[in-house]
Amino acid sequence: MENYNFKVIEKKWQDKWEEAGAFHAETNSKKPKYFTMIEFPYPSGAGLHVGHPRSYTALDIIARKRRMEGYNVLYPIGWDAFGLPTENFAIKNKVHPKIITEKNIANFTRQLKMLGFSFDWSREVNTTDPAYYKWTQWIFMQLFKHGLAYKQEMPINWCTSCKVGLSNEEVVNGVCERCGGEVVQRRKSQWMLKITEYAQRLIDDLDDVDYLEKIKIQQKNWIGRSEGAEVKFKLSTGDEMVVYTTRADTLFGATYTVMSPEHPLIEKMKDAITNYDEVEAYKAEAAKKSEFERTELAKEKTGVKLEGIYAVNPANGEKLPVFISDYVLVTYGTGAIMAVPAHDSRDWDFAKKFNLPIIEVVAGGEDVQKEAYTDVYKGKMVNSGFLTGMTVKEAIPAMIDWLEKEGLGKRKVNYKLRDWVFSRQRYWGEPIPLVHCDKCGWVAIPESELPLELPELDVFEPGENGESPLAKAYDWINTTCPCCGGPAQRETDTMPQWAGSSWYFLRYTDPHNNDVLASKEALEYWTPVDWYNGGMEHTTLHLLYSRFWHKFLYDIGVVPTKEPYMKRTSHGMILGENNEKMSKSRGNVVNPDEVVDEFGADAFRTYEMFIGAFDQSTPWSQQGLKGCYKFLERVWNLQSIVTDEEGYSKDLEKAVHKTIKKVGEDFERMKFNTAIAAMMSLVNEFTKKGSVTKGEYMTLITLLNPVAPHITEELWEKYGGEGLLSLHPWLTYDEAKTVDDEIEIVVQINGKIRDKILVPADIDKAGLEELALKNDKIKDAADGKTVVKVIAIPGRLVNVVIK
RNA sequence: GCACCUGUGGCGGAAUUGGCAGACGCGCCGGACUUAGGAUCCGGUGUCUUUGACGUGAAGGUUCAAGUCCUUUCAGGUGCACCA
Repeated sequence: MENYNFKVIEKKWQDKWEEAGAFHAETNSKKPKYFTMIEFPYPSGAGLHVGHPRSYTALDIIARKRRMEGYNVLYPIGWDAFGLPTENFAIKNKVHPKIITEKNIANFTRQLKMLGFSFDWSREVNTTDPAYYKWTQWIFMQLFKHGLAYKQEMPINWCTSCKVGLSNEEVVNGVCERCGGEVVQRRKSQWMLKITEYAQRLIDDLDDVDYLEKIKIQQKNWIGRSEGAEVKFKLSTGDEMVVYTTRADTLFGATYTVMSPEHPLIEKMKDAITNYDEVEAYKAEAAKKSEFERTELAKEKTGVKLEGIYAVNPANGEKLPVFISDYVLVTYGTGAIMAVPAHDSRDWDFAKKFNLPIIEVVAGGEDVQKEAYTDVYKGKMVNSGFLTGMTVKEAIPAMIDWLEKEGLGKRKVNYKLRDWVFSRQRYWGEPIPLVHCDKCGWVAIPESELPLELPELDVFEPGENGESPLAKAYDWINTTCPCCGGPAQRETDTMPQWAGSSWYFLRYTDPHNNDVLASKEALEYWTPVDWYNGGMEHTTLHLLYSRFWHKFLYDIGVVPTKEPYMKRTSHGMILGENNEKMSKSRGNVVNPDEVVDEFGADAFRTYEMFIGAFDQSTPWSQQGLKGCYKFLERVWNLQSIVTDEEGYSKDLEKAVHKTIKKVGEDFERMKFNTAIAAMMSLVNEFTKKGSVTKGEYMTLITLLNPVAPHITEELWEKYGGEGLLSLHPWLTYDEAKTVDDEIEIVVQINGKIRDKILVPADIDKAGLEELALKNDKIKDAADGKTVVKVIAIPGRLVNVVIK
């Protein structure tokens, strides 16, 4: 028997799989379909991170098992290749991002192929390919035509020294990541997508999908539905200020009101405000602050009182001061609040700082002068007119009813979710397929002109005034209006990286179609995705955006299902050996190339699955990796004790059936670590016995195949297995042979273990009790005491309670 | 601050409905083989004051029985940032 030579074996089987087209998915095959998918990677210059294969191996195991179970499996791969790092590299090195992207993709492809994933490479997609982004643009165009895309002034991060707009990611500690210059907020007209119109459906339809509970919770928290009321406050100027509140019950406790600095009423009331200079200064200060500073300074509340103005509490007619403060956000609710310091901790902080009265209207807490009492479950209303004596739960609807009756307010549902800022002033993204005509406004280009390709440029830097690099492509910009034929200019902003990843799963079903984004037939057959795995960091934005686009496509009849993904799971991070996040600066990065070179792909895959609980983050261990390599070597070396017998031997039969059951079930539950542990145990049993039948060995190899596909194909071939093991049927087990005839039962006295007895597996409660009471140790212990109770749990234990 | 997650040997981690805590692997200790061992094989390995007792971050509670359920609390991680 030659030594385990993974280098030869792995190359050999990767070639064979490719030759045989073993992992090609066939649209409309007679077999049942199974569509499983991992988040397609961003092909960074750093190459594959050891975190990528954790997710890819896990679903590769599922894909391979499904194939063996007779499914027609689609397990695709592609590239989410637009994005900032590539563009910044391009700017710095004066190379076209396309060239960098090609190079990075080639490297990623090599690395993924070396790991033996069963991807259908014939369906590879690339978001930067015009044949792909033609359809990203097409979807945007439909959104535009259905009124879901609009332009609005939005603040952007502006580096005062580079004179460019920055993404949040590029703003580090309030300064520009590249030059360290000051970052301020600047307003710019941006394309927005109305995701808020889908807020309720994005919550409701979570009931129909199988996501990890924590992912559903995160989606719901992000959308942030709240039920409350809008209440009208009359101002001394005669104007009306509408506030939003979820605690209408506390209206009698309002002691002041606050508007956000950007609130439009402020300018309207300019003449009535006696300290307008001070107000202007505060507004300017707030506008100058970057988002970072505004939130960082949150500890200390700031604000300015609008002198010469007051608001009237609609509940009791009291005159309340009006403030502006940046703790009130113009983007949420109505941009104005009523402040109830006794029962809201932010209002409380503000009231203390500005010496405002704190009036208790919900009793049940400690002294409200010392701390706000925010509990809504226990308290009773006090000092609140007709609400006094009610619970908070009763008082909220009672107050809203009263407000509605009096015409002073109304019920209102609010969402934290904001519309999606869809413009980027960048080169490396999909061009937005619209033109602006002085006569016709914003007009979509004809569909026949798609894809609208990126113009060739030599310089990829954003412009001095924050405009997109595309603004420099004069020939490209100037065009004619598709509507009136007059002169028009193209939109120079590009789409965000999220765009291409919001619908890529659809393209996998029919990646080469040039007439539609995917044929009806392919979509009907393949969608929805049956199982989607990815990182926890994408469970809000990416997942929400793609669900939104999918629902829109469903509404316009392009896709047949309401939801894109039936099942969504997430994997934990792999940390460095020092238990910290892997990063170049920490010097704890593990390079997959080196691991595979030294131990092979199979050992790498096995270790990544054995490393710990799949959904938990866990540190890398070179020793642990070695242990998995040794396990594969032991499997290989078992060859020296394999006999010619086909079936299972008497003494190992049970162990084999149990292992088949456990491994299959554990794979489905993503308990890969315990599945591998079970296979290790089986190998230990083989070794202990000193011989193993060919039947037993082939079973082990089949179970191990989804995890370590190369070594197992090789052994399968050596022992005369038919065809490719990867396409061989998965194993069945005999339930009867997974249970023992005789089991060990624990005998306890007062909950402490005193003995263990061997009993027939099917013994009943009475039989167990009898056996336990006959037990010598129990008799000794019970001597002179009374047996109070005997608890017998068949299959588990007997507990004798004595006194 | 809010939300979610996690605390179990020297380490990574096991442990259906509450029912033998520590599976499996690493490391360590001992032995065999060996010119050699960072190879391989065999045995051992939670702690202690070892006829037994104690042990799952801490403190209470429920129960015949708690890693698992309840209450309080401490520590770490992740996400979001004043959401009225």
